[in-house]
Amino acid sequence: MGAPTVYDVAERARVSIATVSRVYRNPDTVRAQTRERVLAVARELGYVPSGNARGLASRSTGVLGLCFPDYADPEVEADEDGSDDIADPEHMLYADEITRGMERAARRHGYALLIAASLAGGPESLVAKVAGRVDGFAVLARTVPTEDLEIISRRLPVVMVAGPREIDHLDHLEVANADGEFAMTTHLIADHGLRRLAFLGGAADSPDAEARFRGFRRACAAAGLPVPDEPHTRGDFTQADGRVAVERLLARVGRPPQGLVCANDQMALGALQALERRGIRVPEDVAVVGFDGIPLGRVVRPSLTTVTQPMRKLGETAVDLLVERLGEPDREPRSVLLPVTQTRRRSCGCL
Amino acid sequence: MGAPTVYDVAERARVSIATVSRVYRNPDTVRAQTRERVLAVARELGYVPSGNARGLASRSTGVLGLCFPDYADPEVEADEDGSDDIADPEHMLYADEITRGMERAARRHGYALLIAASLAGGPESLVAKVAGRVDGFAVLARTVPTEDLEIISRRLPVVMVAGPREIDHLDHLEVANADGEFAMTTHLIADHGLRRLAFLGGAADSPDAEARFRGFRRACAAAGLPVPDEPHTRGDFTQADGRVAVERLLARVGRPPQGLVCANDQMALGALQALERRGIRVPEDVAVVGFDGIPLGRVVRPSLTTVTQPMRKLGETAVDLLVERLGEPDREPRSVLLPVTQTRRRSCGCL
DNA sequence: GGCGCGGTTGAATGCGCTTACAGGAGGGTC
DNA sequence: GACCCTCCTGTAAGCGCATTCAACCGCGCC
Repeated sequence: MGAPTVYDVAERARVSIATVSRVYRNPDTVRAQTRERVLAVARELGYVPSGNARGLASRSTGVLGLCFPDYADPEVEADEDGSDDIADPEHMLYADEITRGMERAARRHGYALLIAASLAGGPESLVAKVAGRVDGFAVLARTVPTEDLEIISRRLPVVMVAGPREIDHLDHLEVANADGEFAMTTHLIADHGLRRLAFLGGAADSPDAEARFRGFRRACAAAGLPVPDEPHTRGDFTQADGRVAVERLLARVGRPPQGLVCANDQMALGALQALERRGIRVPEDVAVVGFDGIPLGRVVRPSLTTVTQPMRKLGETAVDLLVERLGEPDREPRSVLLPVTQTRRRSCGCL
Repeated sequence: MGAPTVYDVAERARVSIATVSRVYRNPDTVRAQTRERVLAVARELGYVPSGNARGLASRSTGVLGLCFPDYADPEVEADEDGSDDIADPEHMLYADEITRGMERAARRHGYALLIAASLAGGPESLVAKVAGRVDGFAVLARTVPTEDLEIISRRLPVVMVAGPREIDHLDHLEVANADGEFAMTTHLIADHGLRRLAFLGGAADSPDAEARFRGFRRACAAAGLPVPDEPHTRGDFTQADGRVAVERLLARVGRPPQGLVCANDQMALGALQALERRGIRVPEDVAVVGFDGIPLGRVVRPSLTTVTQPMRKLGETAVDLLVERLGEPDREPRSVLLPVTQTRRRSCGCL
């Protein structure tokens, strides 16, 4: 069952293949009558233009790509009520929101979106697969080896999302992690009068988490408080990790801090659970703040004060950058810093 | 800056293009020494095989597609605390979960995923775009005109997800909507002894919502209760709609029903809000149940009893069906019905 | 000394479409 | 009637790769 091609349509409509092509690409350069005839035959034959051939001939695909990390695949159902965890791990949520934003923006610009997570498998398989089929793509931090990116970005627009700027001719996009955490920490210090603060950090190799920690330190320094060299405790961004990290912290220190600044919301939720178990009241005994602005933060009790990061907008902006560059390949590389906003709720004492 | 091609690599490595191609497709048919030389040149030049050319020559793309409806694009940020809505509209969440499931499964099978939402735009633009670039794809119900599908499915594996089986040679996948709602309604009747039930329906053209309503009716009939011809009230799947629909219902009937069966979770959440505002207690005065199993249902108070539908599994199964059919094009069309599970929480009176 | 054989490589063709480029057909203009 | 334009359509040359077929190179073997 070979799919019908331009040749089949052309033959049956008694025109040349060029005309068939024009009917699809530049309909108004074809006489209306001819056009209708061709379209009728196409419908009759079930003709669908081959995207591959089109892309090959026209050197563009109408597809944008997104590579994201191979997040763990825990094979657990999210909704087991027996569990204490009330949401998926952050990175999945994160990738999801970015995907959504990109999909939306791509659609607006007339592009489709090809998504692929890095597979532990082949050497360059992921990038090769994506890079060969798109007009440009976005990579989430730590997804693709820098050297591969280096090579590919020489011939294809690439925007690095939420990662450090390792390659300087790449467009680059991230959120104001440090500034956001600085502002939030300052809020705890200045508005709530807290002085003994602890930071619940993320993975040491996460640029986001480290940037947030820097913001925290800067705020401490600005307020004349002690500036820690390392986060007081760490987790790997999951709720369970947050719980454990806080328990470790409480076990270690005599009395709990007055304020607990968490590198992300998931861990902050875990922190809330751990504190509740110990009978420590939030925000009366200790204020807790997160980072990300996941929807659950609004629903939990106490509701979570957090730095809301525009995840969806991140995806949209990535597409905008790609589209811009496609229109103007020699443009100077741009580096966009998306602002974050504070969402003050109960857990810091604001409500 | 034309991207380097096989020709460039071949020339520089002093081999023919056939050898370059073989290095990538069948590495072991090339002498190790030659292979290394080619790979080195490829790296040096920044060569990335063109997916288009590959696809054209080999008649397969390694990509699967997903078409979903053009859900509203409300341009509202989800996390506005001033709002009462605490989650995105159902269909977005739904499409998201399916995307996730498909992405995961596709990855396991070595495929990338091309996603596209139907755009109000061109006539066949969406399908043409996707269909021309993938080895097979899934469509969510009401996304693509049946006649287009009819045509395309003649030459490309297509699986219809969560929709009615309009085309009988298509693989087909849905969840047990009717059975699930039947069981849940029966739970209210038999286990909680409720007799005056109301159904909060969805859009009249939604196959899912209608199937659920059928399940509801069947349960009523089986229990000897009055069987309504139409849902007692309707909404369009959003939380706000659920609120409004319930308010309308309450305004119309003298006393509230004992049990309110909602066509989806979002509307059930809206119902909870409407009831709370009227001072009607859940589950003491009226039991409320939803359908879908969204994460929020666990967190709201009272927690929401619901029929949990395996959304992610839906996506995974769609991929499985596609892969199966790709391996065996002439296989009989399959129709898979995914089971749902009951999640009993507080809102029906179980906790 | 010819023969067959596995292991490698090259030449050539085609995948289905886009896109200059060229050409024919009408319809004005002077 | 020659000339020029505008419309429309056909011709032909690729786009970058996979793949078939044939060729070549030792080898061991009869």
